[in-house]
Amino acid sequence: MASKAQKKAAKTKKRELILDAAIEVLAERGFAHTKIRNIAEAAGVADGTIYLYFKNKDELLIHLFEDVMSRVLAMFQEALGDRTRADEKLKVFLQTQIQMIEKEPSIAKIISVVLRQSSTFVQDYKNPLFSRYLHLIEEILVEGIEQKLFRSDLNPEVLSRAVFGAVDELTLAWLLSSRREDTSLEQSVQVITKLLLSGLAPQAES
Amino acid sequence: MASKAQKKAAKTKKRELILDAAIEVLAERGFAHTKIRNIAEAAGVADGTIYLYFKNKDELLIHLFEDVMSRVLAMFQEALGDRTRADEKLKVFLQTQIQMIEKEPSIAKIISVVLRQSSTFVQDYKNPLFSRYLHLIEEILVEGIEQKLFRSDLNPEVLSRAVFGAVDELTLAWLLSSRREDTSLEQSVQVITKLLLSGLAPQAES
DNA sequence: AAAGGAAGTGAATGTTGATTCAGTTTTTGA
DNA sequence: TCAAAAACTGAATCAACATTCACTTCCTTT
Repeated sequence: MASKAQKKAAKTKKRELILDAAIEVLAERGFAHTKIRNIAEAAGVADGTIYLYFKNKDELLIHLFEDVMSRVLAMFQEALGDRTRADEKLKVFLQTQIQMIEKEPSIAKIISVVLRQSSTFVQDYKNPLFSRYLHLIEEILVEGIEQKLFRSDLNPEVLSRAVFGAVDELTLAWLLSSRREDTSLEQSVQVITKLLLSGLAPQAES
Repeated sequence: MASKAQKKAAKTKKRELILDAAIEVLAERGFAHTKIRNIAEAAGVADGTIYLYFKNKDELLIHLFEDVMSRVLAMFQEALGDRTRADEKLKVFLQTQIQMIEKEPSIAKIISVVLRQSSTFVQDYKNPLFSRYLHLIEEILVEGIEQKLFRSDLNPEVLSRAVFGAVDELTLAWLLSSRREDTSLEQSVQVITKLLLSGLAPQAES
């Protein structure tokens, strides 16, 4: 006899099975070309089954985005965990970005290629976890200023956007390239790390 | 009697009328929600008329992207025109970005929100003018290195991506915000300019 | 001012794909 | 072991658009 907890677990399992399949399909085919049919096939279920777990396609996508973002957030939060120096944190953040891309390219692709369009597609939806991700960067910057490691004349909110944009664009370029040279990914992070660390360093003049 | 040239001009005119309408509609409603019907309405023509000027929706969009990019390219090239110092050029480039957003918000929106998705939507299409835009940034960086104004240990190709990403993300954030404070746009450019100029400055050590 | 052609129209057509639901299979609990 | 409930299935339905085309209007030329 299965307990209620086990039933729940089984149900959750299939739900996750569908979500995982959806992530792969979405990363593979892109937003516009992902049909419910494709997701069902990838998950090994019938089209109708999807509707037992999600009200409709939009709902599925919203859950998917939140799932993806929470995984990524967890990854970064864990990586940053015990560090205290903001410049260390910034480096770790950038390194973690590489690891994420390598370990979970589908997720990286969804964030860089698909997520930013979610508001355009799934009307009136703003991913709250995405804001937290952005905030993670901002916090590092604020800490750096408090620790006198970063210059204080650059608004951290604006800056965090810029950092995110730069990293995201490099990620995107790499994901859309043929992905041959593992080098370039490493190199990209090198470049942006150097740029940021010297750009953020407290200024002698001004 | 209208000359051939005039007929041609009239025809070109309507074509542009449709493209202009499409730009507005696209910026307004986003990619997924833009129907041929909407574009036709905005242009004040019948649905069928669109097909007298464009083979299909994809073709229309491709022409639209190229149109948009060439306008933007021209704007930047003109603005940069006579400058020679790379640091000057970088500043002008960033300033021009503001002007572009203010003068042509629809175009800015299309580049930031829509264009990056074009490869996902319009299968197998890579906007060649977009590469040129990216190249514009890269050239400034290369010149800066040659002029010993920028440090030489950062790969310009990678760097140009990062710069584009940062600027684009700030643009996007501003466009999607309620757009109240004209301040923040100015401020964003301030921040990124400072960051880049000190981040790119030749390093004493290393 | 009238014929012939060019341009434009928008209702009708066809396609694609999300969603539903009547029927089938599996699981549960006694 | 069996009946009721839950989960699943996939063909049928339905809606949303892109695209077409028979017909109308406008323009050009003589």
